[in-house]
Amino acid sequence: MPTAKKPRPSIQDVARLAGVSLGTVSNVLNNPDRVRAETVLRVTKAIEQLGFVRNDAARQLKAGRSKTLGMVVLDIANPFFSVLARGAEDAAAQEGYSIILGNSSDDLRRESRYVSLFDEQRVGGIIISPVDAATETVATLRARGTNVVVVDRHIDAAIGCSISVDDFAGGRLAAEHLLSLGRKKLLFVGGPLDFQQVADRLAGATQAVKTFEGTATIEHFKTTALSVLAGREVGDKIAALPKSEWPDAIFAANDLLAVGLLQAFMFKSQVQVPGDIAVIGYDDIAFAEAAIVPLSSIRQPAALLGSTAVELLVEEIESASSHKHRQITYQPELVVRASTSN
Amino acid sequence: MPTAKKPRPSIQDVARLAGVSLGTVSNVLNNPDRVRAETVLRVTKAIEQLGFVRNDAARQLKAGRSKTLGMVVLDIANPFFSVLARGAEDAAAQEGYSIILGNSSDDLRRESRYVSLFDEQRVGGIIISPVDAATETVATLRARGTNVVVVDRHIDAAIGCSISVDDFAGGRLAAEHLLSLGRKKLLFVGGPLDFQQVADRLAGATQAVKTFEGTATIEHFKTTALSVLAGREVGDKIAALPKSEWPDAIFAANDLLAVGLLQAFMFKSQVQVPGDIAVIGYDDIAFAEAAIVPLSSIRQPAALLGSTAVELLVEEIESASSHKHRQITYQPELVVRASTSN
DNA sequence: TTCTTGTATTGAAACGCTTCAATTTATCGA
DNA sequence: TCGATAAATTGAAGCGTTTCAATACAAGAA
Repeated sequence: MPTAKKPRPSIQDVARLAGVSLGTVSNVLNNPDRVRAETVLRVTKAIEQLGFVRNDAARQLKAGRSKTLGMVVLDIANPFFSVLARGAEDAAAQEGYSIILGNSSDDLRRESRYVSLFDEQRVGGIIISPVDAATETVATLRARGTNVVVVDRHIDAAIGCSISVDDFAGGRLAAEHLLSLGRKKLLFVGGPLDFQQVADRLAGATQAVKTFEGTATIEHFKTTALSVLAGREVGDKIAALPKSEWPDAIFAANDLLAVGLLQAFMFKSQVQVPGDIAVIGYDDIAFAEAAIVPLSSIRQPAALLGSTAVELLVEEIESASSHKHRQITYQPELVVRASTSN
Repeated sequence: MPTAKKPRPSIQDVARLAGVSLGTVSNVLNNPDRVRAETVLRVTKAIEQLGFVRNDAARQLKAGRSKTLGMVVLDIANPFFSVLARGAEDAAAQEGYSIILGNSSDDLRRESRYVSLFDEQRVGGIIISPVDAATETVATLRARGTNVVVVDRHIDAAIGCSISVDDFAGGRLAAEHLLSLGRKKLLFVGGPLDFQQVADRLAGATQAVKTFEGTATIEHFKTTALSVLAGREVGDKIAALPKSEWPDAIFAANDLLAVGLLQAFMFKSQVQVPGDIAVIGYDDIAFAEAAIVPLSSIRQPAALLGSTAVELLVEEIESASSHKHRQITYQPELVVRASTSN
């Protein structure tokens, strides 16, 4: 159990030292224009002398509002999400808000925990990059009066705001690009399919293959994670197959998987990329370009996703009566590099 | 200005609906063993029915403690820090705490802002990966009664706890490795030197060169940031020099710089790595191995830094009277890959 | 039935701050 | 100097919850 600490100076201590009322100290903190300069000085000196830091719990309890936004991301170690968080934070600072981050690590329990923590803290609003379908979470939060925006996943605009990228189009783009190289035997690497993003990317790629005027196939190699390690494992398995069974192109559900595949192929086996197998990832994280084989990728505008989420959330907070929920979808972009060149 | 929202149900509403006192609802939330099962059920139903979420500001104001820890990192988009944050978070969860993250983006003002925000929120404690010398910040926080641990930088144990890696040793290791390859014309790329980590890495490398039994030199190319972009810019400048002026080895202050250098050399010029110039980075981020030339690096145990910081902080919080400040320093490790092979 | 003891519940007080109507002070014009 | 007005300050009330001493209730023993 935490041991007792000496009590911190309160606004009352400041008032006493400065010889003014509680209300005047509060005015110095919140409405200094209403206070004579001489009084401001006196109070400010008392604050410094005492090392007073106001208690936000008390402020918030009385004032009933917060300039802090909570954000829950799936995996802070994935550059896609850290760039997204950076974008959000810069936009929040512009609007006079601060973002505090929680990391769910793809774990529904942790996500739930952060969502509850932020709700108890009565943050101004919550931005969620959800582990799974967020419909129920969002509906519950909104019913409770909590502002919420979903990012990197679309939900019905009747329920709440969301910002995402058209992953179906992204998957199609990736597959079309591979087909345009003359590749016929495509493999999609990614999972779990509970992740709507993954399912959409696969669906888009599958459609491209189906509508391709020529013969081509696409298989699916499921993974339990979207990590470098998972990619490496898949790469090892593929490399261990007879060459005649290799795919001639791999569409990885994200860049981390693709990087892992590259590692397995280039370091531990004789698979040539793109000679034997072309590889394309998804996200276009900062390190895709500097990969051992510069990685082609489908670019998602991560920073823009983050900043747009903040803009929508702030609008919802500050203009609740006129705010209309929106589902914003950005288009992904093909970025071609060595891993899929001919 | 935020518009008024319908008031959220309070503990009083729950009490009224369940036909019990405020104190009983509080007991159901906090000490359910003190309440008859039948009463617990009644109250729990009322809570669900009303969608009650207690107000943490009120709880904290009265109870005076928090199970939340604040953490301020330098750059969430740098995998070193995101792995460090992940390590911290896992350790915190083990101890029954939650970590909320703030990102200073190498900006003193932002750091200060998050520190103040967390202090106002009366978090249990603050972990800081500081922008610059944290001595004053830590002393101020501790004088105010705020628990604090510094990570990735050492401060005097008389002031507070810190966890870091011996960057001087790391710098020496890197330079010794380069010298052992027969490289004679070393270049250190990194800055600003306000960053003690950078200064220590340079100092260690400089010492290795000085004590080398043979002729070798080390120059310093200052950068204003530790980013891929900054590394690219330096790489371009070096590549534009006459070949006779190229260094034969580069020690980059971190892996992001090294990745940028690799990009400039391999994509845009004729510099061969390691043939013309060997390149070693620092941090051993997850992508170092998958870089276009697998990058040698000095490994810092990022996750361990994070988890140790939490352990020290929790100890300081929960055992304040017996807690002794410590300065824990981990030893870095050389990881050799293709970028410095012979 | 009464008394004792253990269990369950109650409700007043207070955490630290903001807010705003009431009061005080200062300034200006007649 | 007096009256009116504007500026500055005051201080009571209350935000939502926890805490714990007081009270009520239940069960068992004499």
